[in-house]
Amino acid sequence: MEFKEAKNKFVQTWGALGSQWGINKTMAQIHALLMVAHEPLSMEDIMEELHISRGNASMNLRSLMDWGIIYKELKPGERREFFVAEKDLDELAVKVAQERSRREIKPALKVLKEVSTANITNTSAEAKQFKDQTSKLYDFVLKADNMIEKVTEYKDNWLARLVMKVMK
Amino acid sequence: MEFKEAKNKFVQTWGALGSQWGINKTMAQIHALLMVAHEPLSMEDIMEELHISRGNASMNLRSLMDWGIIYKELKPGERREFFVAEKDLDELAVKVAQERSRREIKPALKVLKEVSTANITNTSAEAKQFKDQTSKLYDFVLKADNMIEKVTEYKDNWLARLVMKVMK
DNA sequence: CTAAACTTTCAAAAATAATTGAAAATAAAT
DNA sequence: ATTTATTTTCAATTATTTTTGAAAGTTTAG
Repeated sequence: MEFKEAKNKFVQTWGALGSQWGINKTMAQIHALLMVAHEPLSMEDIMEELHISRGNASMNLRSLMDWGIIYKELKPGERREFFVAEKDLDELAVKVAQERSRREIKPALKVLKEVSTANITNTSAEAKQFKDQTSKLYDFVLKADNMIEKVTEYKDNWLARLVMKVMK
Repeated sequence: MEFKEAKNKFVQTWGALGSQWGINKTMAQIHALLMVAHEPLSMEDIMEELHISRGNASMNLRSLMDWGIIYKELKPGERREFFVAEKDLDELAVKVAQERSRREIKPALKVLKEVSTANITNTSAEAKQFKDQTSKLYDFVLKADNMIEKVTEYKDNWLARLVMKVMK
């Protein structure tokens, strides 16, 4: 397999994976490209390599920066902006976990708390089961979210440490 | 908040969450509905409660069964089929983790192995960095996937156990 | 200050994914 | 064997998401 072919396969696969996890394909592809790049890429570079429009590149680069998993890099004497990806995988996983917690899990927890503690007058078995199950769900998700917080505090090498603990 | 309102809020929220994680909205909503139902629901019940078509209900019920997180239940003397959700949250999480591993992580690992070990003639710094980073990614994802396998073997109360380990 | 280089925005278009509904299939009852 | 109840399939439609591209916005240089 030639380099270009391998790189393309990697970028495509990463993009498809992203889609399945609710991340738009182009965003995941740009991320893939930057992860394996050995030097900062300009927007122009990215547009060219992925055959995408300027607007698309701009918007997805911003999203990736909002996730905190790519950075702008300014080259002295250069007018345009360059981008690099966080290449440390522990750090990447921590960032993704923290963002998903903040954007999705925390708001879901809020709703779960609301509905599970709502003062429901209805005394049917159905209403009882609802309260019971949503309470359990709240506890479960809260526990999982706390674990994410705890685990991602380590920053360095958290996965390896966790594997150790689990294996022993 | 009244029961119907609370239930609706829960179902809607679960559906939106599903979307963000790459699961179609209706599928997540059906799952939510069955999770808090105190008795098995027929397809008719589900169609009515969610205002969806028969075809949509049928297809998404099948998907949920393929994931192994809802079951068919036959009532004696009843012609039509009823459905119940796995209500044990540990079991639910294990099933979801195992399916995602099987469907998405394992195939991704295969590609990562391929591209990271490809016999690339190109000796540029770029090609070198590509091999290096994809190898690291392969190791990382493999480790994470192994952890999922290990953790989900417990079946019972795996999250609580993991939390214990992490906290201590 | 003005032009040139570059980036962002956003309405419209295109692509993708989800949903419908009716016909076909299946299974049970008479 | 035929009718009736129920589920599945899938082509067509509808809804949602993504992408484009040109105009507006910014920033640096001269």
